[in-house]
Amino acid sequence: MRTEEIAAINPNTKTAPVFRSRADAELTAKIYRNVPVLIEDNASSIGNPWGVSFARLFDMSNDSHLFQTASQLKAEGFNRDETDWIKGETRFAPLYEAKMGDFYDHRASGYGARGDERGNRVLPETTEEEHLDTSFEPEPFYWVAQKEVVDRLRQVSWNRRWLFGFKNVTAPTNQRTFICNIFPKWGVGNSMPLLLPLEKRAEGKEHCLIANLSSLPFDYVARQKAGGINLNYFYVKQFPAFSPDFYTEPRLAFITPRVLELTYTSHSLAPFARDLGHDGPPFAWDEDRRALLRADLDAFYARAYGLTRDELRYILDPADVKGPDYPSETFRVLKEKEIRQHGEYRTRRLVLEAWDRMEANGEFTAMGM
DNA sequence: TGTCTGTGGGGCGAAAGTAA
DNA sequence: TTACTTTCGCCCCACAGACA
Repeated sequence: MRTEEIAAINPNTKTAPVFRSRADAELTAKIYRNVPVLIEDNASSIGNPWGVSFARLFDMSNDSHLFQTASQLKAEGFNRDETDWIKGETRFAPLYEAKMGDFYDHRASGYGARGDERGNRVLPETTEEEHLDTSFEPEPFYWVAQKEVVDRLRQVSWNRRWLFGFKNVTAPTNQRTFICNIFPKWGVGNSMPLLLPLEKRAEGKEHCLIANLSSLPFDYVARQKAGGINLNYFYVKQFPAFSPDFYTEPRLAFITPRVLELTYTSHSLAPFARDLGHDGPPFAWDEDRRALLRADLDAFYARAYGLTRDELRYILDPADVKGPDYPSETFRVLKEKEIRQHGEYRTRRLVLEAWDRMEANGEFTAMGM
């Protein structure tokens, strides 16, 4: 790999990722020829067009004295008020944890079925019936004073009524590597750092950055580069992300309704929906439809990153292009899980179908892609 | 100059769930 | 019953700035 290619892939650290294969190295270099990194240090404001700032809102160890469990709050005379606990003027908000969310779903799992048992690691998943209930919210294990949440968010200059963060603990061999989601303005632990786009000129386009970071081609690059199990800031800064200028009117018209429908599935995210200009009720949870909407966005970003159809096929499954013995693997765990669940690698079929549809009906062309 | 505090990065060990 | 996968909880370390 040439010096300029390494400099484009990791302009801040000037380091080269360890690739599994030549195809991965070449494809990653190609993507970085087309797309800048999220944040280039030492390039003033030009290097950070979204004005992204990171924040660890609450540290699960250092701030643990601020957290209260449901039984502690109850014993202190607090009363439940929907997701919160209140006593007089004092209000405690949920303390969100990384493991409770998934792409476009802040209600993926919770402590509801576990009661007082904190346990750790994998939480019971939210059922389809719960997902269908637009008033259902995931149960946290801890709550934290809302005043503390408000103060800390003010310190990082975030004034929106929703938050966006990503899972800090991950691995290139997991089903997905960079997992992120929008969630209500609650407290959140350090395993889910907040990613805050603060740039005024990018206001109203933040959901596009979120769609970009939630896409499969983005994740392909993330897993080429992430070494350990902690997705530290220096990795995230150097992932390839389109700048706000990329999002023209036709592209916004494609992305906005999809992100809105995928995300706004319960009342707690009404503020996010309002920011996108939607005044209606939450969208009904529909597993099959969600898969289609996400496939559309994955195909959109594959095209945007400048991939050919064969390169997209490679990202979805190297064996499909290079044969079964090729040393690289991309989304093996995802593929195997879907084959167990659906009897087919559904994501691959849906993403390629979306690509072919948009190619044939002129949607790509209409968006200047 | 030394200590304290806060921020940020690295990684070991192991629990819970799932597959074989 | 055993092996494997996924995912933290927890602890360690480096460094910068404030302050005595």
